[in-house]
Amino acid sequence: MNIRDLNYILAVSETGNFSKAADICYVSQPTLSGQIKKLESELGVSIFERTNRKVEITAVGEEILAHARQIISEAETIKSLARNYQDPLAGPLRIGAIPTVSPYVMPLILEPIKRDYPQMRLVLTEERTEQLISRLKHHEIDAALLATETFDSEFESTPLFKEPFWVAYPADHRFYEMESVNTAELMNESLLLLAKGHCLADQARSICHMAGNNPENEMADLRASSLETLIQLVGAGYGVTLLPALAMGGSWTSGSGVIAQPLDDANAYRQISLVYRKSFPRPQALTALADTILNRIPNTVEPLANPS
Amino acid sequence: MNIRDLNYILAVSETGNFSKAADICYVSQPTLSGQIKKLESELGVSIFERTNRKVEITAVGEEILAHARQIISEAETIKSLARNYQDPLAGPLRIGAIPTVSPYVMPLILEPIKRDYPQMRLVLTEERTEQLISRLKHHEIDAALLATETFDSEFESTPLFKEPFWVAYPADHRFYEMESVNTAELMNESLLLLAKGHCLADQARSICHMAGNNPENEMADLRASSLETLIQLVGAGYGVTLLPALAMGGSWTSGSGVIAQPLDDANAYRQISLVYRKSFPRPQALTALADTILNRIPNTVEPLANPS
DNA sequence: AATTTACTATAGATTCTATCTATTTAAAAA
DNA sequence: TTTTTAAATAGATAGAATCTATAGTAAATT
Repeated sequence: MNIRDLNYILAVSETGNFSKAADICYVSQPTLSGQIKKLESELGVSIFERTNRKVEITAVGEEILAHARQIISEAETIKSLARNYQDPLAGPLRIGAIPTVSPYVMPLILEPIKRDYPQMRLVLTEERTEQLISRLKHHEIDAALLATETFDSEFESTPLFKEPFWVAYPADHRFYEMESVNTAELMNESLLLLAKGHCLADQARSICHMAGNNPENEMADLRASSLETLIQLVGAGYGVTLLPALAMGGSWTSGSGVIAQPLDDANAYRQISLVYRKSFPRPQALTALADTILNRIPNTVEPLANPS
Repeated sequence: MNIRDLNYILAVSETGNFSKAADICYVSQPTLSGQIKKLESELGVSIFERTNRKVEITAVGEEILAHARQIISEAETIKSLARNYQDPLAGPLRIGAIPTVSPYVMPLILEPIKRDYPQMRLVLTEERTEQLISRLKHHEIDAALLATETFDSEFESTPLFKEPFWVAYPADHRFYEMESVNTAELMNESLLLLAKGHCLADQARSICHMAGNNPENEMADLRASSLETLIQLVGAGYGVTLLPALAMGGSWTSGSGVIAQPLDDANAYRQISLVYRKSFPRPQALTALADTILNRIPNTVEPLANPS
């Protein structure tokens, strides 16, 4: 059986005439006759009673046709459904981002994406690196904004930008008097970190250790679950912390009693990449996303590619 | 698009593996890969995300598959539906018969048909010749038992038997004394006829006229609408009538005060045929019907063919 | 690090099959 | 009878689906 053949019998039933049906189907009359005959012998029943003067559908033919109509309509549905998805930018694009990136990057791009790619529908999730990678593997998201290298060969990643770390301290801190703060200065400071599982915590710690430092108080009990909390803790005098550059745009930056300045160390940065399955079938959508991010990030970070 | 291709993607989605899917579909793996690729490019979307290690269905793929399942199931329905009809004897066979044949032939064959062809389903109607022919033309019935020749080239007919006419008269009628009654004797008798439209009425009249007779009282006001009524009228002394041989089996034959005997005239018969459209696609079913009739008719009628 | 395993994709040959044009057949209309 | 109308048939051709053989690729195993 064959959807085309079903269309043939539908045309015949509508015209009551093989020749006209053939015209409608854009085939010759012998072709249509032959195919219907073939279908009939395949099914073992006659669908039409033919006379030279007219064609009448049989009882089985009528029943077959009822189902044929269903099939034809379902097939049309599939086609139109595919047409809607045909634009590789169209359809849902499920993006995950880590919590120290998401609140600073997403606000930058949501508007421009909506304007430039109205057919694209972003579905956002915010989770830590580990979960995001697992979700990527299980096809629960299509791409992730991560600050870590991924060595999984199933994935590919597009580096987006280098994001320098800034040091944040209370207004009454000794750093306030200093023109620049380098990693060595972090020695003996109480370094406040995010909760376990946040890659930012590991990165901040490793930056401190870079210069051979071993900050006095990694205050395990005070580990925050968000940057916002972290800043509150800094303002309350519990210690200093390292913040990613993009977090500088937050509302806390003025009048919170917390001061921030770039760390004076060329290596004190993290790299943000867009990670996705090699096999993801709509790379164009990801390119559009990456381009938008690259076009919108402020000059406090260093882009790693030119938007195409 | 193609139902076969839809089966391919269904198999892949179920096995998560092109090679296994190919086995299930009894084709080689490259064939299946190629056809799915073709389908994808035809639809303009990818249905699967392929990796060397596993195959995952895409979002569109999932939607397409939902409709594909419908299509596949409808196609199966068509096939099984056709299988049920495949036996040319199976399925409804719609038979019409004229009122002067139906009540005498149908009781003879219903049981044997049910026994010998259990898959056959007879649908009976009883109407006059004209209506039956119209119904035949309009595909409302498939065949008709008629007592008239049909010259419509759309139809074909199988002669079944010659049915002699008997003459019926009251027990106190002069015919009762006679050894035989011929058509000439009908002269000057009151001949009772069926209502207009019944071919039997015309036939009875034409038999009387054959011998140059012109019966005195064709009692227009008393024309009966059934043979049963006609017999009542004869019994009540309103006249005589001609009855077809098969009607002799009726319950009236004993103790109703009506006597019947064969008309002594070799030409006083009517011919009963099975009439059907030349294009009717299940002639076997009609042959089965005709055979059963020929096997069951009593020897008061003369069969016109040997049952095959 | 090298080999094996388990997949899918690609290439080229072959077999089917749908299609075409031209013609035949058959019945109805003129 | 001839003409018209419509389906069936025949034979050729182009296009698709299929096959086998092989390449390519990543993961698992040695």
